[in-house]
Amino acid sequence: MVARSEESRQAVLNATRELLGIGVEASGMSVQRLTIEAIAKRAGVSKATIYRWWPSKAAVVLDAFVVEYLPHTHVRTDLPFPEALRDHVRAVVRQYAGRDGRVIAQLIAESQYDPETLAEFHRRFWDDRRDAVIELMTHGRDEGVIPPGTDLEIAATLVYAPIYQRLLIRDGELTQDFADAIVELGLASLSSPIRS
Amino acid sequence: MVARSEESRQAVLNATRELLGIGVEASGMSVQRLTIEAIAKRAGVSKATIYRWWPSKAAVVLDAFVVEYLPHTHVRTDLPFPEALRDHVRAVVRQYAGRDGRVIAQLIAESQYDPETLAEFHRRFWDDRRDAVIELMTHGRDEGVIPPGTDLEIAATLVYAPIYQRLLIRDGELTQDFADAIVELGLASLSSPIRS
Amino acid sequence: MVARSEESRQAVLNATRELLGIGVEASGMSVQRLTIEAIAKRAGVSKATIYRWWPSKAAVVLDAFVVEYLPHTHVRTDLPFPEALRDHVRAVVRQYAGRDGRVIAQLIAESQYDPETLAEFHRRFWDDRRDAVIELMTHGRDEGVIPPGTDLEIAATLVYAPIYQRLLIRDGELTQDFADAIVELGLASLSSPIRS
Amino acid sequence: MVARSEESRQAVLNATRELLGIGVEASGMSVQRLTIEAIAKRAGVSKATIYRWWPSKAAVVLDAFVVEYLPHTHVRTDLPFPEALRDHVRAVVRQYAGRDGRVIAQLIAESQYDPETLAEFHRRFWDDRRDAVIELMTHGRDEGVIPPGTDLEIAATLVYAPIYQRLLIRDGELTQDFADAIVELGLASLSSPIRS
DNA sequence: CGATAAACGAGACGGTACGTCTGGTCTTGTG
DNA sequence: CACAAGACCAGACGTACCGTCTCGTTTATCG
Repeated sequence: MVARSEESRQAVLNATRELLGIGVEASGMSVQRLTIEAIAKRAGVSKATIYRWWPSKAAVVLDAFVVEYLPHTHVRTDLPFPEALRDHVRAVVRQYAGRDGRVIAQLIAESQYDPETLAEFHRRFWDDRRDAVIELMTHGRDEGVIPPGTDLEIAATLVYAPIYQRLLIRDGELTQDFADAIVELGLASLSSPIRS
Repeated sequence: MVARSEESRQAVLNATRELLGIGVEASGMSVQRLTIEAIAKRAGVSKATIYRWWPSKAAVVLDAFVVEYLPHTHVRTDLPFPEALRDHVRAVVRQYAGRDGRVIAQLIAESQYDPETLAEFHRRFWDDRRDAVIELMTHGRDEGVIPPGTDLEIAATLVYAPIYQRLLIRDGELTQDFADAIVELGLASLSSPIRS
Repeated sequence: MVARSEESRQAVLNATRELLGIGVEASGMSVQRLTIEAIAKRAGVSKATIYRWWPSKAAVVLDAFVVEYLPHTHVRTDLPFPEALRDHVRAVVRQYAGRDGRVIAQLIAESQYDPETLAEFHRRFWDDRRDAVIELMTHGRDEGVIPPGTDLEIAATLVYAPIYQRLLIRDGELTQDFADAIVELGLASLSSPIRS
Repeated sequence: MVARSEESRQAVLNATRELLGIGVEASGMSVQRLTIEAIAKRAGVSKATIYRWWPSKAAVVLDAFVVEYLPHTHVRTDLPFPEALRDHVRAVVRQYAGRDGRVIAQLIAESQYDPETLAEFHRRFWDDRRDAVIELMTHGRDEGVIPPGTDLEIAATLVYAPIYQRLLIRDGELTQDFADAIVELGLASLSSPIRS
């Protein structure tokens, strides 16, 4: 019983990040073009080692990118709700506008083809971030900006969905103006009296 | 000098639809697993013929699925705006909930990897549908439900983005209740006084 | 009803010679790599036209190279037999040592795969040349150098076979020294008394 | 680190021999029509495995046919030179008259197009056989049939070249009578006094 | 002298094989 | 006994030519 080699694990994750061009200005390749063989070669690791510890290419990328690299766009609690929301959405939009956004989009793309990847994506990426926004929304409710009784999950969707639409469908730029427009619209909507 | 064979074209598109399981109850395969070779074989057509007329697998699928099959979820003009909107959103959600939705999701996935596919997706799928919703919103403004001065493109996003989020991220079912919730929220938001 | 276009015929043969690099210092391509499509394109002629008039690629090359280009290594009748033979063999060896020899070798190669090509090769290349040598041998017999009763066909083989061995098996250079060695050996053999 | 699979190697060579119809009465296909794909399919082996270990189709055929099948037409040392030569030439002519001869001719044909194939052909087929004949000639010289000072390589050519001419140019049958005629002529030539 | 039939260029078409690439599994020997 | 190294089967990739087959468009006799 020889324990899993942490060295190998890191080599694989580093190689993956390097090939994807994460964290550097260089462009890197897409998740689709990234191959297990290329990762193994660059990591100086056997393909079998990768297959032993990760179920799919997407799982490696999730580990390398989301778990061990992607910064959380944290939610500030020291600001009033509207400002905190604006701050958060701006940060998310800024993050998604660059290389990181492309990789996230590609992970969502991979999720269309593999339920396991989708589940991992939810577990490792989505749930955390959704919870953070819902928590933020809770502050809004506590501050009285959002009426009590509002479904906070739908409220979160209201803010997030347009970002993901632009990220995936690319029918517009992910600019700071766009972030502000979303927030303004969302606040208007949420503070309006009619509610399901 | 020799005209393109319409027969071959149809054979390719039919084979593609059959392999994807479009329009039948059978499950079919994903766009990713679909291969040009399989299409060629089933269509009784040479691979070269497919490569001659379509630049990529995604282009074939777009032709076979979006252009020559996918029903437009038309917009009714005989109803008052709120009812027309509800009718439309329900229809879209119903369409996306089934096999058709999966294929659309997969086309968006393919678009993450190829700019040409993205452009074609916009041209053949997205622009039409966005325009239809914007037109619908125009009716809403004409009827006074939506305040003048509202950016109708953002208004359309408000309604559509949550649908695409559920389609792609699958963080919830595409049910009729969901459709209704979107519409209610959207109407509330749009009729609220604060506007960008 | 419409006569064959001599213009097209010449265009095909010219294109073939050009592609093979015949008659120029440039290297050109092998008969194997030469394609009907390339000939058609360069000749500005339809593929069908080539297929209409020639049964195979080898037939085109035979026409272009052997019939309409390759100089006959003529036999001199004004010299005594031994000198005429030496002169002839030297000329043949010189011819075969260059690009022309390679094409002949390739035509013989093609003949291994197609009986029709072999037959055409015999008809358009081999028989003539063999007859010329036999005629030369006849002079030798008339001059008394070769004993009467000698099988002149075998006598011709004796001289020619080593040349073709070097041409095809390339187990030695086709030099003038080699030509002289063949002739000397041949004369010795032919003038020896024992004969079948 | 993983050794080459001898099983796969044999499967490839067997499949090649079977497809060429070597060692059976069935006709088989020519080297030209033989494809790597067909070999792979029949051998139950991946195409990549073949490309990994052999540089070309001709190399596979050389291994399958020449190295691992073709019987050497051995040279008898228990007979006087003239009888040994006759015995050998008869055996070679008999071998070349059948299917084996066709494959040899096709390998020589392939050698016209690829220097590597030519080199392999020399290394795996030609050199051995030429050496055997030269050795035979050495016996002839030792026995006093061939005058000392004779160039034995040219002497070997004298005997072999007509065989290859008939094999490749097919200007006559490879019969036992032909074998005898060559030997008779060769002996006469070699025992004659004039020598280069 | 005008019709008509062949020859022609262009190139689409169904095929087939190419040589490469990647996926995912399995084997061998090393540390 | 986990690992690197890498061989292996499987099969899709996109390309190149094959030889056949329409298409119109010349073009050169013949009725």
